[in-house]
Amino acid sequence: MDYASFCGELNEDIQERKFLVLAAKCSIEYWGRSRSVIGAGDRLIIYKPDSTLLIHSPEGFKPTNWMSSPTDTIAEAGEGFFTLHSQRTKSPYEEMKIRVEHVHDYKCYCGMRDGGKLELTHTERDMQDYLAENMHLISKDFRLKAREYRTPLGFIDLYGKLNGKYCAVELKVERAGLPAALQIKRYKEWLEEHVKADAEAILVATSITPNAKKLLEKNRIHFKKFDIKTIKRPSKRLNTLDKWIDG
Amino acid sequence: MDYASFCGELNEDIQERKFLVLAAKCSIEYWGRSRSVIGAGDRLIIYKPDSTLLIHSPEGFKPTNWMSSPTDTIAEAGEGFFTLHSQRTKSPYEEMKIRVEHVHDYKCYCGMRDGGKLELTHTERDMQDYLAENMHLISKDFRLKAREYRTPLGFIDLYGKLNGKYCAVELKVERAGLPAALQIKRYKEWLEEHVKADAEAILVATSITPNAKKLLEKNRIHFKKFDIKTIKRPSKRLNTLDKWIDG
DNA sequence: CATTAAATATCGTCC
DNA sequence: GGACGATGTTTAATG
Repeated sequence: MDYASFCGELNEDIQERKFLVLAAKCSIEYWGRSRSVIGAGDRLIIYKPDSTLLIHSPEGFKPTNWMSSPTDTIAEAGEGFFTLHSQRTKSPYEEMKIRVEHVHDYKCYCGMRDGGKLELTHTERDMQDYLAENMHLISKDFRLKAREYRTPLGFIDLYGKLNGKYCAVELKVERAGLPAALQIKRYKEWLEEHVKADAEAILVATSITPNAKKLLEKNRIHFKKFDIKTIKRPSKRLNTLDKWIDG
Repeated sequence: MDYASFCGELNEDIQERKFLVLAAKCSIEYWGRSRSVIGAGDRLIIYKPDSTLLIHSPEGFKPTNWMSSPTDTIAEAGEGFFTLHSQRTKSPYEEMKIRVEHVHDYKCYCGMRDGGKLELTHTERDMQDYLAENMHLISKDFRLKAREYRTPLGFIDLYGKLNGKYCAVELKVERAGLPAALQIKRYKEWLEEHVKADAEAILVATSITPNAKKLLEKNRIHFKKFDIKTIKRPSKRLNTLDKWIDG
């Protein structure tokens, strides 16, 4: 098969910033931050109007390969095949070649517009907003002095006084592991060095791994279980679409 | 428009594990590890044979919303619209409702098979493999004793002796930041506590951020610039597809 | 622009 | 199955 005219059509559609979907048997080679190769297989090649390129196999969440916008992408006809050659036009430099052996189907969508804006809640920020107003849920005696208090080691999520001592509170929206435990430990040590006195520290999370718990106990850091997902109305309002979801 | 028969077709295609692509104007609501809502917009809805569900807007690498396999996904007709309702059948429980107001196009691919296996190189593992055999590139006097040496704080990538002292080597395939610097610092401190003597430590990375460099200097930790991407043949062989890429 | 932290992160691997 | 680290992470916020 001669792909010359097909490549011409493809390149026009790319130029016109259309949304392209190509179901094809292809092989892919990638150079850039790392390198990869994958042999022939049936995949969905998606090219977005912003020049993002995604290749999805029939399984899994992650694309087998991809190129992030901005890219220069062109189709080049070969004999019995054609290649899609994509290069990133910003740092870091990356490059991909897709060898298409057979086109199962080609679709091109013009004028697709997404005016929607994703509203996301029950995130760490929401947890911070909520607890800043409801610290009694963590400790009755805690008095908030600052949020995202800056230290040379990073930002202390919630900072204040507890039982006359300075206190750092670290929040995790999910299960706290060793990294979180080490972070709050560093904050406690920094506070103690900074104010030349004992300090308090609290790690707040949905749950905690055994290793992290051990480290907390060894360093006399409190752990408080808290799950923002159990709170009906986080501080940020979600513009729910209940009006149309089933009723 | 009446979507009853369309939903019937959709549900059949879903049942038959086909690869579905739906270009549509839709709104989406998600509950699960977090919550999100997005109003109407033109998006590409992709349903994979393994029940993965992806919704891509015309911009960006990341799907606006998604559901990871395994899911139960069904179409339900409404009046002038239909919904795609997807629920994750494994922990963590998640749920999504897509309200489709208008179908620009529907495509369904049957029998797509991807037998290819992605071969990835020039990754941190390759860097470790290569340097384990070529540590003279980092330091002539280093003598390797173990790889991925386990400590309570994590794994030391390369562990050995340097100038009569124990030495930890931390590898980063990209630019090293504060987290990497803190990690190697912890390893050095752990080694010194463990062997009750001075220890050495080396951070090996493509480059380093100023803050990280300061921390290293303050703690007498060496930094060595090394980029695995400049090495032609990493220890793992890449089955390049040069045979078909341009020549 | 560089840096830093969060993510509905995902994915493999090892215990 | 839980825990832990790496990722071609991407993305957003911030100095």
